[in-house]
Amino acid sequence: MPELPEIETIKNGLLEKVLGKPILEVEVNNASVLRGGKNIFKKTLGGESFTDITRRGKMLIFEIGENVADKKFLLARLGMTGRLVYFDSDDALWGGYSFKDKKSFSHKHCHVIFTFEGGGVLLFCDVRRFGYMEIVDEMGLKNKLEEFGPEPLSPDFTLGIFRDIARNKKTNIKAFLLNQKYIAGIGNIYADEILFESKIDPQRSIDSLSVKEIRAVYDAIGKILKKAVANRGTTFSDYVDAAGDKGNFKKFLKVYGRAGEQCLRCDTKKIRKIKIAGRGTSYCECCQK
DNA sequence: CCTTGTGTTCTCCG
DNA sequence: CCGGAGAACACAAG
Repeated sequence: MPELPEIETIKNGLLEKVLGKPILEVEVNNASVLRGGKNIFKKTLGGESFTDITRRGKMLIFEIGENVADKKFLLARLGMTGRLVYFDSDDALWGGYSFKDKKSFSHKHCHVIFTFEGGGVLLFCDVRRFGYMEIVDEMGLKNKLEEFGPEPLSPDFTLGIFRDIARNKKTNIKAFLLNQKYIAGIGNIYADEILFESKIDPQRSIDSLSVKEIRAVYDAIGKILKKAVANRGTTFSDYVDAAGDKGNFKKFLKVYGRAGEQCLRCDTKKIRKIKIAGRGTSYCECCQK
């Protein structure tokens, strides 16, 4: 499940690999992962290069070309199982590349292939096809960006801002953390880890949280996400970075995926798993109140 | 049946 | 009856 730390890691990897490289060809094997037509997609990208790559929440933004007057952007969302992997040679496409996770790398799930000058290829693969790519103009990008709450690792994301966002919310803290319009980039893994770190029961409603508890959640958001970025994200099942490598944060997970196991903090209760907002939620009844 | 990110639709409430 | 918030559902396939 690529969340903020995973998308950030992919973005950094792609910046090193594809920035400024002319795109020779775009092959679309499955147009259902494109929003908008395949022809517009190929026409917009052909002969251009990515002049910048940024991230907003779980969305990747590729700036296309040097034309300042009429900028276009490629937006990529990976959904649950989407991957963006770069290979220095297109041998990868024909089985000649020693991919580190061969089992889950299947040509049949490669929906878009970008070929760069010099022979590098960038693959957009997605088994479940929840992910998609889309070309937008400046206005379209602006509209998309407005759907997101603040970036939790930005200096603009202050305790005061967090309190303002949380004010008057009736929903539970877990659903709140997952909602991209409140804070951008948190998904199911980090929501559970943040609530474990801050010792808050995921079922608690926002308006029941004390000033101190709000601050604990705020602090945990920064702490967990920073550490996850530093460790190149979490690989639970599908996630790999732009080079095909797994993330290293899994070993630091304290609740996610530990249902039925002894709590690592209080060592008195087993981690319980319930469903909140339709999502599996792991927490310790003993230490999260 | 389970898994989750996101886009849509439904329902509730003032 | 309108708007907004929040909840519920739909989707995909291993």
